[in-house]
Amino acid sequence: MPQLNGGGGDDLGANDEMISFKDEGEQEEKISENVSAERDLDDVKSSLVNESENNSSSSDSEVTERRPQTRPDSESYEKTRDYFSEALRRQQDGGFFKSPHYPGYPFLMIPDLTNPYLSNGSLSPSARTYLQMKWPLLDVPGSAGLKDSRSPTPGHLSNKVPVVQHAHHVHPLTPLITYSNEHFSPGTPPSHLSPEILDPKTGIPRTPHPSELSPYYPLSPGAVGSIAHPLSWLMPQQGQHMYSIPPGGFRHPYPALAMNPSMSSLVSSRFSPHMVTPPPHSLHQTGIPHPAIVSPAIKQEPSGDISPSIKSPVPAKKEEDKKPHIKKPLNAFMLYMKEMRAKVVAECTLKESAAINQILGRRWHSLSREEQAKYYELARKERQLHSQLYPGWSARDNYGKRKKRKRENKPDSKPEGKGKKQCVQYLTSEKMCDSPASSHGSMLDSPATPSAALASPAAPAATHSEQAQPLSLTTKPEGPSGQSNTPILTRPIPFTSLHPSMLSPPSPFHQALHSHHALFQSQPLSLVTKPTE
DNA sequence: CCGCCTTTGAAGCCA
DNA sequence: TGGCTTCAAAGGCGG
Repeated sequence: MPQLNGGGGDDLGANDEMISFKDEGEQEEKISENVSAERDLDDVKSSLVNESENNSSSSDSEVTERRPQTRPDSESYEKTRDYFSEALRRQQDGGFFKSPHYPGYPFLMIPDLTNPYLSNGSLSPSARTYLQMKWPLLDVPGSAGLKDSRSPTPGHLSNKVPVVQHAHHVHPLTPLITYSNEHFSPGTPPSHLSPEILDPKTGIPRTPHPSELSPYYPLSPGAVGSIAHPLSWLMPQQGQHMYSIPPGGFRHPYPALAMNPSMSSLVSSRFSPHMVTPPPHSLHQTGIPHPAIVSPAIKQEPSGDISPSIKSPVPAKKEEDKKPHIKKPLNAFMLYMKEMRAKVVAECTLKESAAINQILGRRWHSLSREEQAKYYELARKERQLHSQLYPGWSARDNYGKRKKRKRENKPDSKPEGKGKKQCVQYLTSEKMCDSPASSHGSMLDSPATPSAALASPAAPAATHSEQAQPLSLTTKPEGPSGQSNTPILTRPIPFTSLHPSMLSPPSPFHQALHSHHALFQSQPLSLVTKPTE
């Protein structure tokens, strides 16, 4: 095991890690989490909405704050915020997220939970547990207080967010624990899995919508400890059941750590039924076929299944039979995307991933380093977990699995311009907006991942940005305004320095998330993405 | 129906 | 060691 420090606490090196974010000095970005959160949203919105305008003015104002001045629902907006704040506060007080976000990462390895990484398991995690993540607090048996907080939120959300809630919400953080191994002996799913309902869309059985059940999984510290808390795992959203950890199930090398809220959230989202090795027949206890088995996601990689027999509708290829397709661990940005996608979608009516991803990319850059650091950290942990679970696995294994070749010429070459063209289309204006984000500069420099600090090079992102952002983003360099003083590569700062605050539990991070959430909900943007040149 | 589009990051491969 | 390629998620769209 590469890096598990024995100390469960901060193991994973959180301490030693360094994050290379732009620069410490940049306050602009960090302003305050709240602000940033708002800013983010606003950014996006504004960008989406008034792209045209902002180009000129945006440069400076953005940094500080660009918010739409007039918002129709400003009131609601405010309320929402208050709501969240209040809720958060309570939660915090309640000790909800007391543990650091990455408390040691208890690597909870749940033996049989479906592994997100397995192709079969491909249910989109996101779909499953988003809510949970969002309101992890709620529902906690242990803390009554929490519930209070929760109620407002969800309801709140519900008002405005029409769409979303279901599928896409997955808390990004969740991913970690999900790795499961086929190797692990399958545990039996907890008996208490909640009754399932058929998903309207998919028809796949799913547990009642969070709202119906208690979407929130138990996070209370104490409760958390009980890994088994059924609910936590159960949140399947789209037909995915979350199995609770089988009693005997834990077998991984690491001692099972107590689950803390954050963990639980992590776990929940990624636990997909698949991971849990479904009973031989792949039926849920209820007897309903495991959704995961059918999951659409599979389309990408039809081949491997953990247990071919069970799930794959299509007989697994013989070749792959043995080897389930193990997916790559998600990187920080992917984790972020998973979480935020739903929000963005809710906000704007956009559904196209390409467009949404552009927005997300922008937002990613505008995240404060703390926020990004969290994702980097999570990603790092995921990788670790992944490596532990699949020691022999290599990214190379997946090479060639996808048929698609993708455009060879990425950025520049843009052969006939097709590639770029699209970019433009999706976010024409946004691009403009984008720059702001970059101007925030936050991560342009691309923070090396925290871990990166450890190992990585400084700026992977840099490369990307260059290549990948045809659009406009010339951003990296920063700002026209020059505000971004931040040199492109800033020296990495010790992760530790970030640590305290970043990781702190209730923290900003969560707040930010919540607030974002609230915002989005309150203001749906309808963005017109395709400008149509 | 499959692959592309889009994003960032990680990892692999090749020179 | 650096640059390029592939894959990870995701959902609409086009061929």
